[in-house]
Amino acid sequence: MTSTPTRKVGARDRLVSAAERLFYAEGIHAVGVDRLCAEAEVSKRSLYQHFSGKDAVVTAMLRAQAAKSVALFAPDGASPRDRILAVFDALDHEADSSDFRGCPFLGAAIELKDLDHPAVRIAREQKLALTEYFAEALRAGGVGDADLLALQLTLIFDGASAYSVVQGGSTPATRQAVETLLSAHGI
Amino acid sequence: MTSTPTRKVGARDRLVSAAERLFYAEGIHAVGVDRLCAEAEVSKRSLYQHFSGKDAVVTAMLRAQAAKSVALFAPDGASPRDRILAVFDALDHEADSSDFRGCPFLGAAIELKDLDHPAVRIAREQKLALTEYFAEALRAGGVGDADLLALQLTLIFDGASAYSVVQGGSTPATRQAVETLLSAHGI
DNA sequence: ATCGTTGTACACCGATCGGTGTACTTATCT
DNA sequence: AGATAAGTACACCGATCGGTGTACAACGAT
Repeated sequence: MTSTPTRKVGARDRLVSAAERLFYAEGIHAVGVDRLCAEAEVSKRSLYQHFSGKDAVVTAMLRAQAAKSVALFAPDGASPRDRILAVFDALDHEADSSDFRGCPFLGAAIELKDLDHPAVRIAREQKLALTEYFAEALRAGGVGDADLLALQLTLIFDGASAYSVVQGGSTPATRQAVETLLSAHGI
Repeated sequence: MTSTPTRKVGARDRLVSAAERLFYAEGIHAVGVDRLCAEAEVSKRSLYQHFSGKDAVVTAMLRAQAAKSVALFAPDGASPRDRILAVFDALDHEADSSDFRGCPFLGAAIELKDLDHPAVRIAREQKLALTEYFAEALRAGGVGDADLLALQLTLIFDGASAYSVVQGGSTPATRQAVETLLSAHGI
């Protein structure tokens, strides 16, 4: 058996989980494969049987984060306006937790510094997905130029994430900015 | 002589310059002290005579960047509104250059992940300085709640910086968001 | 001319980096 | 029971990590 619907937690999954924790908390370059394997309770040899190298682990880890994040977006019942604000409320809440280190996709992209790196590609797609989530809600709310406003909201999202990394915690300015932008477009 | 007004470019300055280039382009953890010294054309021994360690070089490098950046803000003659927009125009212009890797202060803060690191402290002060620059212009423009709006502009600034790192290049959404926010506050 | 500063060259340190080779144990499926 | 896949233990590789010790050359100021 190579892969069944209900999968046992194997070495691969434990590696990805450990990678999510460690790379996010301490940085990709700051965590070596030995540390990673030890924390995942996986032999070093197993890592290289599942992945072609550290980069592949990084990519898999970001992919796993992306899969979880898209699910997080949508509290589907609410109004378009609330569906948008919910994202920022969630971000503010996370930003006030002590172990928040900013958006993991943005963090990885900044640390890797290579637009062509597969992990950065995932980060890019993830940001586009967030923008599309905003755009969809805006269209449902009857906003013209939904794409442009959605991009502006993404800017604020990443700005708020950056704020929490540099200053620590969240700021009411985030929600204020979002509400001003939404009001200005009649929603 | 330890320090005179007109200073010769010594080992220290060359190290800081090289650090600005390398750490920004490739990341702090990705550049070792050997590489740094080689690029600065400075012996490794000299580095440790001027700095207590790599961390101190990182801090000095961010401090140097900060000193240059504050000067960049102010095109003093213009109107409050234009003084604000000038910052975002400059950012957009930089973001379209191929070697732009985002705001160096944000980058360092994300990579170091420690609010107490001296370099991150500098980053924090730098962001506060930018916010204060915005606030001053807004006050001159007669805006109430200048501090809060200034913070919102800083969010957009960092969001736009993040955008360029993940997507490459700039986006018109930045300027649109700024203008919407300014208009909403009557400026 | 001499003296302290500033810098260089270079060998060296233990630790860690990403990655591999080999041999062994443990499961799972039939 | 036997075969096959999945995983472990551990030693090892060259390279690089941040940092140090020592000895020697170039310098500017008096």
